[in-house]
Amino acid sequence: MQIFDTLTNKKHEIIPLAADGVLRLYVCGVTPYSESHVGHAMQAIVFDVLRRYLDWRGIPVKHVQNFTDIDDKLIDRAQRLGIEMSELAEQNIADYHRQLKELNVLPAHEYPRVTELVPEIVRFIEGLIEKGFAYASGGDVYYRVREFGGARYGALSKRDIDDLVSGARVDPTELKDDPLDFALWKAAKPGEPSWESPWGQGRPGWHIECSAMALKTLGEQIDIHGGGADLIFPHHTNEIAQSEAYTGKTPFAATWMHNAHLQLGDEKMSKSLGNLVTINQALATHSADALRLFLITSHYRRPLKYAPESLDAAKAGAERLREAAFAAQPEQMYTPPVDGEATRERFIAAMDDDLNTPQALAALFDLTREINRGRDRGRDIRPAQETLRELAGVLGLTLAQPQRGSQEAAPFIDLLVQLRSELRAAKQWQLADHVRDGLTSLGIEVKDGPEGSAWKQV
RNA sequence: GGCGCCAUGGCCAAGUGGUAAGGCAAGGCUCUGCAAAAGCCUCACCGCCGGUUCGAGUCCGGCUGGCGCCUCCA
Repeated sequence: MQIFDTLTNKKHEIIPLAADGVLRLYVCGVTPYSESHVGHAMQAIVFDVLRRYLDWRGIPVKHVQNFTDIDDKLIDRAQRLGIEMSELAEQNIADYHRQLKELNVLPAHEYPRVTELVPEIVRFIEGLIEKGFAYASGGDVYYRVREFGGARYGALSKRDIDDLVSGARVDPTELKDDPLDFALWKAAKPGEPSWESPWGQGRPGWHIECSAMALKTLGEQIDIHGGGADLIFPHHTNEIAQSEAYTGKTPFAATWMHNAHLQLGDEKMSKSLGNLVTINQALATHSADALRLFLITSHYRRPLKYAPESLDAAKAGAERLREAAFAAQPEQMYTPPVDGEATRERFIAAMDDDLNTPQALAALFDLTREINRGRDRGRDIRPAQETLRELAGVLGLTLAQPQRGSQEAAPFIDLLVQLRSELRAAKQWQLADHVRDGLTSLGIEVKDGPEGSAWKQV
């Protein structure tokens, strides 16, 4: 399988570096200061699909995703709410887990948090100071970017280090030797949560956590480091500088994989801009399958616009897949059976090429048509259905019937449908249609077939 | 201002040298008591202008429009 690498701007073959053959995947997660939005879901789903696919192809994956639970916004918001920072983080992390589960996203193997790794972070910073890549200054500690090398520093984001200087924020209160330098450790301000360190009370800077977490959970070098495209600079740029300076090993990550952003209207969906749709809001009107399908009908490196019409289209598409995957086998079977082997090959070829989910889906929809056609012609469609369900599962689609109504209603609906069948048998068309219209208005769709009437919720 | 990305049918969206995947929507037909579902059929001169090539959405140059990053951000 090949994945596009941001650092080299090329597609790389993905081969686990470690001798045990386990692929190390580190993904930058969320800062849990508020509810997560569909953009976060998109990111989680992209890496979920990657992981499911690699597993399916026989490459075991160890997946680590962090929570940044020490952060300015977290501190501010907790203070405004009058609760502890840890409590606020805890709530949002619990929500995040719950929502991703609803979206059928497999949990990462580990979810390290900054608050749990402060000693490791301190040790990491000490190591950088010893090697001359960092310096303490007035209770803060900064990373010396020029020590690492300008060309190397700008490689990931394709930036000239001197252009960065002019754009760098100049804060007169900061104690940097060079405007490019960034904070590894920040001295505590009054009223803020803080931890002990050789430089006094304080807290870790933003970037250092991921270097320390990756080192602790996955080792000195990892296979794929992922996250949203907005993290390329400065977050991932700084991670490379820290990790490679500390371990002396290059590369820190064999492949840098970044997903493009979800847009709402004409702008990036983001917490700071305030233009967002939360995962809960999306799940209130659409199933996990519909949402996932919508998000993977576009390639992960292309920006995608969130629009209700697009979600509705995905909903209809998911329904189409589901109908075909579970359509009843016709009674009479003629040879040859419909199988999905050609589809499987197309699916693999598409996914191997930088996770081309749109093409993989196209293959599944073509198989859907073959299944429907086969069913109409009395062929054995079961092998193809099995393949369809298997491949959909690799994309994390459950093809499950949405369960929105109460299960208790089912016997009553059965009764009404049965009654209607009797009316039809008696050619009482008006009454039969009246029952059907009534059910339709309640969200129950009735379908008449040769073997009687079936119903489903829509 | 610097760096980068994108512009494909009514909507969404693949395709990066040999004459356009897929989904949704729409229209016609088949099936059906009528529907629904399903099937079959129909629906693209690939933003504009030059260039390279036997041949270009696909490569090169220019133009126009849009987006992202450069500051917290998935």
